[in-house]
Amino acid sequence: MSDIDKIDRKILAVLQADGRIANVELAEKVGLSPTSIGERLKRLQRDGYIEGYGARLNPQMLGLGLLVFVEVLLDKTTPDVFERFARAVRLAPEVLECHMVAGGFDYLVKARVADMSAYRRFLGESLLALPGVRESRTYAVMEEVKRDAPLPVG
Amino acid sequence: MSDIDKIDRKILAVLQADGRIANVELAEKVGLSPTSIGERLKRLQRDGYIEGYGARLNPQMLGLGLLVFVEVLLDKTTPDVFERFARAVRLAPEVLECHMVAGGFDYLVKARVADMSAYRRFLGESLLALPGVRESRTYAVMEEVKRDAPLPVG
DNA sequence: GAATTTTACCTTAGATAATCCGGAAATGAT
DNA sequence: ATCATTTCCGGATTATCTAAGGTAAAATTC
Repeated sequence: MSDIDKIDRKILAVLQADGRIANVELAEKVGLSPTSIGERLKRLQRDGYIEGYGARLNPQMLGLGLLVFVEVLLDKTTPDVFERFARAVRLAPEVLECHMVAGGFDYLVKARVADMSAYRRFLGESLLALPGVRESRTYAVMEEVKRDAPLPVG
Repeated sequence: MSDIDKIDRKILAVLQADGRIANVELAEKVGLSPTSIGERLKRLQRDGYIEGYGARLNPQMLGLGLLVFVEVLLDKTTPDVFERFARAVRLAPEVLECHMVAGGFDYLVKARVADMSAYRRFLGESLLALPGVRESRTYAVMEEVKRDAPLPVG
């Protein structure tokens, strides 16, 4: 599975916490020269361990104060519904995540909007407007207990 | 609410897509000098729009091939259950997100584990072992249609 | 088991980028 | 219109990245 050693894991852990850290500083933290770090970084990126880097923004500050999860059931008699639903969801900017799940429903959608009225609009005009959507259950988040934790690499 | 202008939004959009971009390159993209970009960045960070930077890792490559969502119901007769549950969840490395929701259940947990047997262990030893957990429903993800989309800043 | 290749690492030096400072231009308020 | 504030830029300094060359250890081959 993984041919990465302890140093690689340390690098990944540090980079998850601070993706913009300078190479020299990262080198100090893991006890290697900046050059070696650079080579390891390039390898980790080439082999697909690191997919990219991103800024973590504060949703509240950007007027996206409401986080919602929506369970969606599709009408499986219509053909193409899954593909069409997936395509539409990828285009909707409010949708941060969408997963096809095994269990009582078909898709679990995670979306961020400004407030409840914005959500009503999104639900009616984006989600339920799609053909083949048979049922939906909305769960509004009251408190985010844990948000976007780093992957355990240790 | 937001006193950030179009240039700030552009900066945030670019940084979400590539958090490790060089300042000079970012400056070219938004049509400003690197010095000004630096000042804006510092302000965006100080005011809390940018909470940090992180590397995006590939869960599969790290042996975390299974993504699950768990709906958890708590026994509200026991005191402190919410606080204790929240504390435990924050400490569990498998749990990437946990939200208290309004609706048919109390908490929605998002977790990544190696496989089903690892999940069984996590569910039994970490989640259900907590006092006050009355019921849980697990939904295993079969396909990740949309993953970690950037926040709409436009 | 010895020779060879490969790999990982370090140091150095030259290129590149970030930061600090002073001043100019734009913006806004009185 | 004037003053104050903010935003921006250019140049100098400092820090960082990157590429080249060299060494040692490990893996591979014979």
